[in-house]
Amino acid sequence: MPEGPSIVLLKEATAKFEGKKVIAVSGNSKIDKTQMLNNKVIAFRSWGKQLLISFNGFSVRIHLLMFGSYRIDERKEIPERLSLTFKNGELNFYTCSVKIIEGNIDDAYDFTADVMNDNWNAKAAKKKLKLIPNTLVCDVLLDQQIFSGIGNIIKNEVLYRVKIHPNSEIGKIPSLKINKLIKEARNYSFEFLAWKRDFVLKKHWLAHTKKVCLRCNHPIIKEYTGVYHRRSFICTNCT
DNA sequence: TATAATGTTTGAAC
DNA sequence: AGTTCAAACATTAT
Repeated sequence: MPEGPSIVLLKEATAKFEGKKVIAVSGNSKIDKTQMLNNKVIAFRSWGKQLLISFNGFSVRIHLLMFGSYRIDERKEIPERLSLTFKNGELNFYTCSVKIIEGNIDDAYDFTADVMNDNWNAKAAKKKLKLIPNTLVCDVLLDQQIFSGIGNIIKNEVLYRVKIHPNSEIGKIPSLKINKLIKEARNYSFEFLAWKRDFVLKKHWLAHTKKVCLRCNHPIIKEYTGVYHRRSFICTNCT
């Protein structure tokens, strides 16, 4: 369940552990877990689809990939990949990627590339697009260095809303439409967040998994597009 | 029950 | 040597 907005919700859920000391660590992750023990979490942050747990001098990066999950103050049947116990509860992660990032997190990550971040920089995104005119828009939206946090659902919903075909080359899209695309990438991500928070995300999908266009009633076709071969949902009439 | 899906990394192949 | 590609990982709903 992990596109950027879902990780924002995860970050919010961990807030009660901020500033708290880890009093036990376990899990089948191969990283060195001892360095977390008896250390305080300085902050939980999100960057795109990643949760960053910052300690003094290093951070733990959690990536849920396609199937990862988490539980707070409860456990699943399957073994924990990483489990952190605090005085006021526990934080458990399953089937995820766990890595240690040494040093200051601000040196390792550009938070202006995260569509969910307060410091999101639309102009910087546009600059990056100028450098890759031959790339398809469907691939560009999934590029985490440009639109960190956007996944396949957001990609499809954004393209449908701004009426751009996923196979359009970036360099062939008019500048004003590119602006609209970049704006909607962030705007829709926040709508996604609000709907996800209220457990009503799916019913607001206009294109993703849909078979008929709500705008013009023509069929929506499914096509695997771009270098990632991810499914796209395209209205055959009004794009 | 077999399949496909909100994702990324790795290393082989070209 | 740089790019491209498929495989690997792993869970769950349909």
